[in-house]
Amino acid sequence: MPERLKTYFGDAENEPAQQVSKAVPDPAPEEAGRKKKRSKRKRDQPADEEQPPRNHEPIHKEPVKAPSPVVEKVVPEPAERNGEIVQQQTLSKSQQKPKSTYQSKPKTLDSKTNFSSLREKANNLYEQRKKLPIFGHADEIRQKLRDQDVMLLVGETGSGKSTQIPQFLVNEFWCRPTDTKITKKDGSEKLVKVGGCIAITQPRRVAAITLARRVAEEMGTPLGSSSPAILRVKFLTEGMLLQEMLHDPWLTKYSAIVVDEVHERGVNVDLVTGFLRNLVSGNKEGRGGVPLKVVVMSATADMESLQGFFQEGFKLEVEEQKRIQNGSAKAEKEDEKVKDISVCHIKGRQFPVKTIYSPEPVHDFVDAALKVIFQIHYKEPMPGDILVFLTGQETVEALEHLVNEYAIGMDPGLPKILVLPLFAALPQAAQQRVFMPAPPRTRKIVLSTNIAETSVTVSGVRFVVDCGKAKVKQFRSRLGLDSLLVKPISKSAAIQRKGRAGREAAGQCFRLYTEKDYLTLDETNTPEILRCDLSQALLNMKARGVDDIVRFPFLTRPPRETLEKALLQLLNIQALDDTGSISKIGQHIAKLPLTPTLGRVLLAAAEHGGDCLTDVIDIISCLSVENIFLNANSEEKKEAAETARRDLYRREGDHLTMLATVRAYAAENADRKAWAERHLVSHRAMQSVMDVRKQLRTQCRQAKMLPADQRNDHFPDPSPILILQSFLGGFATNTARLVPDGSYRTVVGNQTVAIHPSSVLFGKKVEAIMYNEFVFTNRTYARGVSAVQMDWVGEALAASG
DNA sequence: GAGCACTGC
Repeated sequence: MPERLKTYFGDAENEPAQQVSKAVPDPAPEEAGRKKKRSKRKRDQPADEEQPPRNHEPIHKEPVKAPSPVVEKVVPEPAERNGEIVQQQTLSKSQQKPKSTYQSKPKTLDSKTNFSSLREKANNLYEQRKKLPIFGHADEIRQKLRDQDVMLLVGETGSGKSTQIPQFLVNEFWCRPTDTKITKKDGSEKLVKVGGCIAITQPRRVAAITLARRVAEEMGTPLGSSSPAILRVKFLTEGMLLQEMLHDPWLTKYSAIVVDEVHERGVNVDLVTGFLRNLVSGNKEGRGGVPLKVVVMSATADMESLQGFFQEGFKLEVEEQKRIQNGSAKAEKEDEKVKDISVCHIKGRQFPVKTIYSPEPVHDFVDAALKVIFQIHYKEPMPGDILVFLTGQETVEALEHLVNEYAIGMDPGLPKILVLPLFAALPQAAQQRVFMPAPPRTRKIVLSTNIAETSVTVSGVRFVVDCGKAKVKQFRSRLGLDSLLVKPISKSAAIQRKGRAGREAAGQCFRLYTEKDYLTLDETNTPEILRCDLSQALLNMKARGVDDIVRFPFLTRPPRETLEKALLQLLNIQALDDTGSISKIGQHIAKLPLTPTLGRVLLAAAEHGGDCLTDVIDIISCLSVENIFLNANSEEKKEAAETARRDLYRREGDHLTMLATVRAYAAENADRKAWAERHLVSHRAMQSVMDVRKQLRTQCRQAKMLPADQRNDHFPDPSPILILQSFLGGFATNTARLVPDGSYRTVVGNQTVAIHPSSVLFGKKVEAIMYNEFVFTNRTYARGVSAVQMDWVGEALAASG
């Protein structure tokens, strides 16, 4: 082992790694035993209280218009282990998107043989399900939810909660649709079906699809919109549930909502929990009094705040009841409920992972990681891949070069190493390499950003190296500035990273920080609602009839200043009127899958006619997905791409360059993928662009903003002035003017801002610029930049008041 | 001269 790489975590002499690995129990015999048992039991009939899956009869015999499909067979067959889904892969956004055209009528549905093969598969899976840690808790969980409407569940990784909970509940008596009288606003009564369906929300689309597929298999039903099961169990993202609530604020389709992975605390989950608290503790008038059951599930034990959160809701309700009924019997009964929001803990199924801390604080974690990687590789037996958590593409690539460099001088008798970078901006093919097993006598070393913490599971990993840091986006509302800074992770993130070493066998986690430092970390991640621009969240709430934002039950209340800033922003784009109520414009924007600002631009463009709107939709689609332009990692490639891209560049700036790119991509009918590669454009990003574009076009046609018969090949010359002026309709405050010293200063706030190097206007000097984003990394940058005239800016600012 | 991760009909 090279001298330089020795001793990061103590000398080889002092802490022989061989001993460490021997100290770890060998899981192999246990595994073998389990397998044997499984195959024996397969022949037996299940004896448990839980019935094996049957073909679920559709509840509604008459044809029912299926809800939008959530699932589609696009996910690679998940490798199953211990009855648990272990493979989550990043799919391109377009692959992830359910396409309603895909499975209008699966051919298999009429075939009896197919149903029986589905049943057979389900029966086999049932044996695995019974072994999940959660399975023995089924009755307890059912009983609790019969008694109360809210349950909290802590389920560690591998407990099986996401797949089993819906199946435990779906045949409960309270989960049947009930014919219910609902009093409408005008006083008339209507008979409607309430309930019957269970929704399970996930933070990510891939997870929703993977889980839906798995549960369909376990239940022995076909997957998708035509499956009878879709009427009962539905996996969707938090955002999709919010979108459904726009049309059905009382969630009348559902008997229960299961909120999964709440510990990740994205903005949407905070909104969902707030709305659900109002639904479970209010008078349920919109549901005709039919209760809604809510299960909130988390992988981390921090449940006290959630418990308090829902109890507070019931307490307020009881107070309200008491006030109205003056302490009647009903209110007393409700009082009991308050005391009784139970928390259910389910152990996970993980192999033990030994934690090894750095004895000294680490200054350069790339260098430290390099040493640890080789220490592991020299001392630990195969197999056992290494997963290294770093902060970003830059550190990933730096370490990649270093490891490859050192590997050249490695003892040739040692196993080979294969270094694989992993980050979201990586082209699809390169990402896929991470999932392939390493060749024989080769150790895989995956150098990853946060993407491997939650979104992607790499198999074969037994060693995790954790630098203890991550890049975090933080919105500073006062400056309207997003900063992307390297920050220490939380304890729960550190635990999550460590857990990645124990998915398949006992593992080790090397933390590139001291134990003392670990103890000073925050317990949990900062909820996103404290870190981001809230204008979209607020508009969502306003569109759902929440007039008093201050009284909305936030799981974590954002600072007043952030809320005020967001309200001001919505006022500026006329999404709210002077009284703070949502305007017609706001109603319209809330239905678009866009930030309020981009939504406003779309409406502004519509005033300039269909051609302008069509062009603006193309640009907005680019701005609302990840970066469409890739970066070459070699000079050679870069030059080739620059040449190929030249015909796409527009001197007006990035907005029109994006338009040219979308048009060229859309016009390419032969091989779009090859076109994208030639131009060093991300094919994956462009697929998402085309999806968003299609959605927006459809919505605009429905709103009569675009003619119904418009065709894709209708391409008149764009009008840059109208396009950029439309953008100023939303981005008037995202502008800067050139000052005599050659730098740019923001028109509002007079902040210095530099054009981002990725912009086509980088290094150029124009009278004024309009930008899509204002970000701080090493300095303040404007990203997504176009040249504008100061008098347009003045007009736009005056128009927005 | 530079790009944490997600999401939305």
